[in-house]
Amino acid sequence: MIPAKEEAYFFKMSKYADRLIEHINTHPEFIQPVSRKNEMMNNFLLPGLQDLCVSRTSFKWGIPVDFDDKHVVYVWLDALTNYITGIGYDADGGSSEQYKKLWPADLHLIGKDIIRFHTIYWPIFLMAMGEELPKQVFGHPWLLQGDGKMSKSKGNVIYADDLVSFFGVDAVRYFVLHEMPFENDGTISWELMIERINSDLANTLGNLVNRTISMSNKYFGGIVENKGAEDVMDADIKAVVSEAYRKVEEKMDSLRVADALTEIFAVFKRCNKYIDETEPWVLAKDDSKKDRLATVLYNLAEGILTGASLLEPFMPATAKKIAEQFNTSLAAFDELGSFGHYASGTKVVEKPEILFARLDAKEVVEKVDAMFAERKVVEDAASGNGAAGDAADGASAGQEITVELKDEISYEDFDRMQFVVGEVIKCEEVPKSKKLLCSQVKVGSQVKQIVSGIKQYYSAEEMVGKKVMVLLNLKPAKLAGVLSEGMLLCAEDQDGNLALMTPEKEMPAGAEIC
RNA sequence: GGCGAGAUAGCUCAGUUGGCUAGAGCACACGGUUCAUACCCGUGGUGUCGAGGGUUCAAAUCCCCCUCUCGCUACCA
Repeated sequence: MIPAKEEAYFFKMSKYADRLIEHINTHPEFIQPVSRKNEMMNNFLLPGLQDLCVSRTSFKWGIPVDFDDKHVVYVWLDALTNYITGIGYDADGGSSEQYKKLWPADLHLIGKDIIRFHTIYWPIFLMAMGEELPKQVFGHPWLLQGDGKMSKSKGNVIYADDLVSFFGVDAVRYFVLHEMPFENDGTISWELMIERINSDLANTLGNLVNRTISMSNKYFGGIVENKGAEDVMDADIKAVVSEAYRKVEEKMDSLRVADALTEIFAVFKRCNKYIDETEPWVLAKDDSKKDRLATVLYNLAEGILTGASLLEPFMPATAKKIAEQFNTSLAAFDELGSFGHYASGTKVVEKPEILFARLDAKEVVEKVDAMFAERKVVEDAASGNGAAGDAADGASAGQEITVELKDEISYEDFDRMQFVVGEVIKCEEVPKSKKLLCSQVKVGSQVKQIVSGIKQYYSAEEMVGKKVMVLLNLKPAKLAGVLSEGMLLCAEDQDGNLALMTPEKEMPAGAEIC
């Protein structure tokens, strides 16, 4: 990281800060969840909003600034406006009908890491243009790996593609939506995934569909007919089924996606219980109860199809498969408030299809481990000395970093910087700092004190004895109150992982790097 | 360093403004059942509600302090 000076245009955020604070205060639903709102208020708005740098001169591939051709617009100003230009916004008053219809958006659904840009900068851009603000911005939490951190070097990163190839896309959708809490980060692991699939998808839902289709075939040759032989015990399941859509709607309106799914599965659970209450296999033994048996199976089919229709936005493929097994189509959401949509007399498929097979946790985990082990071999081969080349299609080798070229410098510019090999002879954590380590670095006959933000990647103990690359003649500065007389050089990848630069062969402390 | 959130059953988490023997799902155990994917239905807790103090008739809930986790932010030459 070399300090650079560059001319830039700034957007005068401060001019609109008071209006935004007012808007947030009068619209408590604007930023969700509330904890995010507090962060924005306490960290940015209330202490005094900084103006935002919106242009650059050091590269050309941005959007040209029309009144100053040295500059291009860079990042948030150009990116966020896509929300409205994409649907036909025209700054000169010729906005499309589509824009007038669709804007303001009901909701921006975004990851919590970009909440600041969507709840501060974007609303202020809109205010400056005189356009309406989106009605709500929800910064959703993340799914994190429970045991330890995900890291590429450990080879334990859970990729969506892997999950899909193991479990199928709908199971992954289910897990992600079900396990994602509203406010805090959720947990993901292979074991949790398998647990959810087995208990909810295979047992509760899959088995329910399977047993219902089986009974319809066994008792009525597949014909599901409502004979109207009702019983008082039917009232409850009918109420649960026809109330579900309203509950789901309510949960979704408040962005409680996981709770909405739970409501849908409450329908399936109620259906399973209904089978237990009515005991179809007992009814089947008594010819006089044939109509009752038919009605029970009809009620079940109706309940399942209502649940499946509600499930469609969450698990479209599964919902469709269920409808196909009942030889019908899914109902639209606003049709689901009443009971009895399934056409009486429909013939279901003869052989029920297993929707989700039960999984053996041990087997799956073994396969996963094997996959990771194999992948690591490929990666090691790709990154190992001299072994690169043909293994380039390994998992991580495909991740190209886009290098942003800085302005050309002369040899004289380069020569002004003095790089040397330094040896860390002592290192300790900087008190009251989360990221800083303070190293005493031997450079030839003298010792320099250098502070670096690498505590997350290196412990003070392991630093001692390392030979490192030092920028020696950098102007000393105070970091967290501690004097730093130079800089340790590191490589940094896109994920922010750091690696210290060390000489490839043994070199004495003080050796010049040129 | 600043601001904030959290610590509740083996696991993932609910617990409104303090008030009934502290809950759910999963897992586990037992019982029932057999249409079904060893499934479904029912029953079951010995939880020091992170530690310690305090307020109160009553605290998981309020106050103080401590420990630990996490988020945002600053710092990261």
